[in-house]
Amino acid sequence: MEDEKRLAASLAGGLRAEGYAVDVVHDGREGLHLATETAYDLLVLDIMLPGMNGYRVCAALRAAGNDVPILMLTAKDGEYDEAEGLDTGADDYLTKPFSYVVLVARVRALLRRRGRSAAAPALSVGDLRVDTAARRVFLGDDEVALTAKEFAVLEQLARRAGEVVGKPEIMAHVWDFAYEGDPNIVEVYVSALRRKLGAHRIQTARGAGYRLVATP
Amino acid sequence: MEDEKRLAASLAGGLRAEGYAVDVVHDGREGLHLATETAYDLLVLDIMLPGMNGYRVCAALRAAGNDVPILMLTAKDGEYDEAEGLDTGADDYLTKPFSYVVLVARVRALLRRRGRSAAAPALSVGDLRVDTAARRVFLGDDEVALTAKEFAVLEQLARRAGEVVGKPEIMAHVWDFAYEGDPNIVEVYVSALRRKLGAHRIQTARGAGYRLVATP
DNA sequence: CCGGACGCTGAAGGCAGCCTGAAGCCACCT
DNA sequence: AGGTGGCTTCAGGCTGCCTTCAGCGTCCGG
Repeated sequence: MEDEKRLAASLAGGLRAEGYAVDVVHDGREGLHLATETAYDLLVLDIMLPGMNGYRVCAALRAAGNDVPILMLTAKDGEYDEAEGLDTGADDYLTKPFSYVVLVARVRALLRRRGRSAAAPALSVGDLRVDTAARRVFLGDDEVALTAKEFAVLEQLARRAGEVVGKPEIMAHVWDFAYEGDPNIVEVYVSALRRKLGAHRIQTARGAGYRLVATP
Repeated sequence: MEDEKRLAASLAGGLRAEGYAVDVVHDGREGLHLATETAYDLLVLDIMLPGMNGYRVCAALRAAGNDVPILMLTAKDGEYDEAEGLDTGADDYLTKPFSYVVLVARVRALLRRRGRSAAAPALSVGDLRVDTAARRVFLGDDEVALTAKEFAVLEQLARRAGEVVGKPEIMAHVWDFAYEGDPNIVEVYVSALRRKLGAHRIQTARGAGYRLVATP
């Protein structure tokens, strides 16, 4: 149990370093909840879970019509069969023990697969184009080089172009829903984005948040 | 009992820090009252309540056709069952003890779910348009720049266009339920709004409140 | 016609919220 | 080891919003 918590923390840390935003829960029922309420890009699901085991979480999600990609983690020593995982609707499985790089590779593969099948719609706001699948940003025909966090912040703004997105909301998505740090970090990244993209594209709504606009 | 008051105060403080406006009451009957009189975006309802327990409050609201999202807090140690909470019409439940971040995540999820299903209807009153998602206000085709408080006051008036909205009501929504300040503050903001939008749009109902109208 | 309550609005101080440059830290690469 | 680049924190400075206050106008009851 404590082993698994450490494993989860380590994976989460690694995936975050890779530029993904990660939420972690240690209870099947709670995970199911979060997964139904939130539009995740991918779930990594351990079979052995308190509250509700991985199979049932997976089955419940599929039964509810949720087609989020699911990567299942199974223990090597029988009792549960790998195939069973796939039967319940998982997209891929991984047998413990596994190496970190293998996991990241599978995650990336699943995201890519999904990205293509769902035809990742590049977000466009005026002459700004944000290609979420390729993690690239274009201003007209010129590519703009962004860091992982810069990209993540911009992506959030672009997904809701024209709307005001609150600072806490940006923090929750880009960092972590449990992140406790100076909200100033958002300002820092907005500042960086304005420098790279042009100041007029991101408007400040004082006391409310930021807004990505097409025309100055 | 005192424990719960402290818990409530702490949650309220946290949610406020998150940018939400929060009202707190410690009595079921009183809560039901407030909930029927006020258009809340969300209720967090403890099961154990003096006056009237959470189930009954929830059931009463649903019976009255009120479909405000309800997040129910249940004690872990049986007697009451989680499922029962959902049966009475709650949208989600949370078992004590729970972490603060989990609560905020659920609150956010419920608000988002509601927000999407109901879309974001831009409020229109004559040639005045209040876009709550984008936090922008238009007079015909021209945008009017409003401050955070000005916008909040206008939003309250626009949500109940044509009706008289009392000064205490505006204060409770825009500021805080427990705000103790000069009610003159509302007059100040109404004055500012009239200057920016045209004096005829906001009528004064002496001794009662203000009314946002379409035609002079 | 008068008095009081209520409402309106301009002025001003204080400060919250935001911006940005700089520096420390860490991970990774050479 | 040294260098590089990204992430985060910190502090200084500034804008302009929020709130209070006071003086004046307006409405209504007596």
